[in-house]
Amino acid sequence: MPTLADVAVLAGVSKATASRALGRPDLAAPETVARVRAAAEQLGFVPNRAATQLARGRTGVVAIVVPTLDNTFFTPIIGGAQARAAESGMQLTVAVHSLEHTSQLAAVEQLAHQVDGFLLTAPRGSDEIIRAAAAYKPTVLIDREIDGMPSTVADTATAFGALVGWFADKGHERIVYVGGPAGSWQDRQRQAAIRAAAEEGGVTLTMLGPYPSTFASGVAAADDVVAARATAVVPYATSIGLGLMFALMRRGVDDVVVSSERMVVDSLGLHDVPSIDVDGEKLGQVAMDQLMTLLGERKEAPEPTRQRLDVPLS
Amino acid sequence: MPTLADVAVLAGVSKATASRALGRPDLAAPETVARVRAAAEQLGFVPNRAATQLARGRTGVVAIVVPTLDNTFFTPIIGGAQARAAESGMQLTVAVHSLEHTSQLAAVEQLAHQVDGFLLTAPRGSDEIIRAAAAYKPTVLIDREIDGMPSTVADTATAFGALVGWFADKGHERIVYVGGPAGSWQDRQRQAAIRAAAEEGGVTLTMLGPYPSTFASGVAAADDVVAARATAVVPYATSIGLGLMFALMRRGVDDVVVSSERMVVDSLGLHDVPSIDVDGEKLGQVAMDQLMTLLGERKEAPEPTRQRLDVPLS
DNA sequence: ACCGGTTACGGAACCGGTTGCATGAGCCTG
DNA sequence: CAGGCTCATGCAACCGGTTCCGTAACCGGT
Repeated sequence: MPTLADVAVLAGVSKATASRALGRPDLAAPETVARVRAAAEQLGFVPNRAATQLARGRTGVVAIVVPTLDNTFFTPIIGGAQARAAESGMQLTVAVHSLEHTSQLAAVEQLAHQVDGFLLTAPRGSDEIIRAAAAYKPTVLIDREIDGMPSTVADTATAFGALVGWFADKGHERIVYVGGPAGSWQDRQRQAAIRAAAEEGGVTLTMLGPYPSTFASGVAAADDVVAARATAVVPYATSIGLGLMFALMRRGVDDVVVSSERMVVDSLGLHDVPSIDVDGEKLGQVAMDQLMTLLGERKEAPEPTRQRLDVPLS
Repeated sequence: MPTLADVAVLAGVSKATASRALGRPDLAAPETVARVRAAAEQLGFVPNRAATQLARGRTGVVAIVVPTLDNTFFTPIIGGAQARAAESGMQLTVAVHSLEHTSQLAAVEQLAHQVDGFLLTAPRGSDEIIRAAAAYKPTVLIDREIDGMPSTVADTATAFGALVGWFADKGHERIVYVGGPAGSWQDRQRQAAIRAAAEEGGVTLTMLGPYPSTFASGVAAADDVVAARATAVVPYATSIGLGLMFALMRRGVDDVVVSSERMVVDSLGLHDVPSIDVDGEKLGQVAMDQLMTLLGERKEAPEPTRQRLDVPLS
């Protein structure tokens, strides 16, 4: 494993110069930079991460905290964040915490000393816990907003409202919303948007739930959907909708429209079924970009920015 | 941020002694150990990871390389591995690579200098590429076996064979296997096991595919399943099976049994539908254990061990 | 020709732990 | 009671970069 010292010797300069030539080329003579680079190339030099971290006082690692990996909502987010992190030469570590509050804080505390910042997805949990966790290092919230904290959210509430409006326009009179997990921030936003849209559209709204975001939840909700004599359903998550469609079909009900995702709608060849598509990857990317800005500038009081991503309805 | 030096001063000992008291208590006097620990506790001392890494020449990080995060097969594996890594005070970084060979090797190369070892899930790719990647650092293969390399696999092939046997016993005469992605190692194993079981059970077997592991694949395969006049189907993945069940139900076919997972079977309240359940979490745990052994012992020629996890049929 | 100002570079301290080696105290054995 | 041994501990080097500071060369201007 060649070290910087080796490179320096080969290039005929000191460690200091070699370091500058590689890391801050503007501080060295162009000719020297070229020579050092050539030497590094020739030796296959790769800077030792630990040494760099130690010297600079930064770890070059950011963590993304997610409640679970089993939910396909989070995985694209991780993917997007990972891609952006890699572009900046940063590593991303994934920390999974159960949904218990204490565990979430514990996860953050344990990692706090080993990372430069956090991407925090905290669908539930109280604001206080999240603030406490974020006090350790620069943190960007994902898919949730809290006063004074930078965040990146998919504006699904608006999309859900539009969805209800769409159904109303199509003449549906009884609509059901199958709600998400208890305490979910997004669920609260969506409920509010849906209620408003239902009122405006003059449709009868039935709220079900709370339900966890699983296929089984959809199956379980089928009875209530039928009982409500609804003709259109807006499920909190794709998995719920899938289970619901499945259960309805199984009992021969075929006149209820369940909104879903583009991909599902297409692969099933459904007609007149609206879909909502959250671009999870982009969510992760944007959040990571925010964090990078935070880390790069290191303002004492970084302006908390709120990013809202449009969620297309189709 | 308190450092080891601070702890040492407070405990009235030297840095060296403090380090030993904390890291290798057997080398210090019990009374000293107690005093140092108390001091560390009081100061809230957390060792600087970078410094430790630099001094020891190890990074304390292992990477798990997966092709994608969108597939729910991989995520529990990551969870299991992460849990085990954390227990040993190691960090886990997740690297996503597309399925192209070059990209896989590139991902490993880039990370090689920053981690102590690899957990490699390489469902496709050639043996050579994988060997080349594994040459960089100790590596444990997941869900695939290659001569001379340590690996942890779920023995689904055996389970799939048993499944076909089960169907044969139940009197099914025409069975369809909906195959997985092209080039998949597991798919090859399963095909072989299924063929053998079909022959032994005297049933007619139709092999479909290759198909990617998606809901849409299942929907797409429905026509061929019907055409084969099969009464039982064994899909490569749960998602494929779900899509297939959906499509079949939609066209009113209700006399075809599609094997699935326990959870799906239960939530749908199906009867006489067999299921296969891979414990992904355990897969990740066992693989990580193997890697830890490899890293801990550092034998020059570590015995390549092959772990096969039983996959229950129910 | 002299001077203030820039530019390029080397020396050395430093980040925060770990560990080989030396020292000295205390104990056992003969 | 001396010699040898073990045990606990401190000193200092070291891991591999980064960066402050000092110096020497070189610039143009007066």
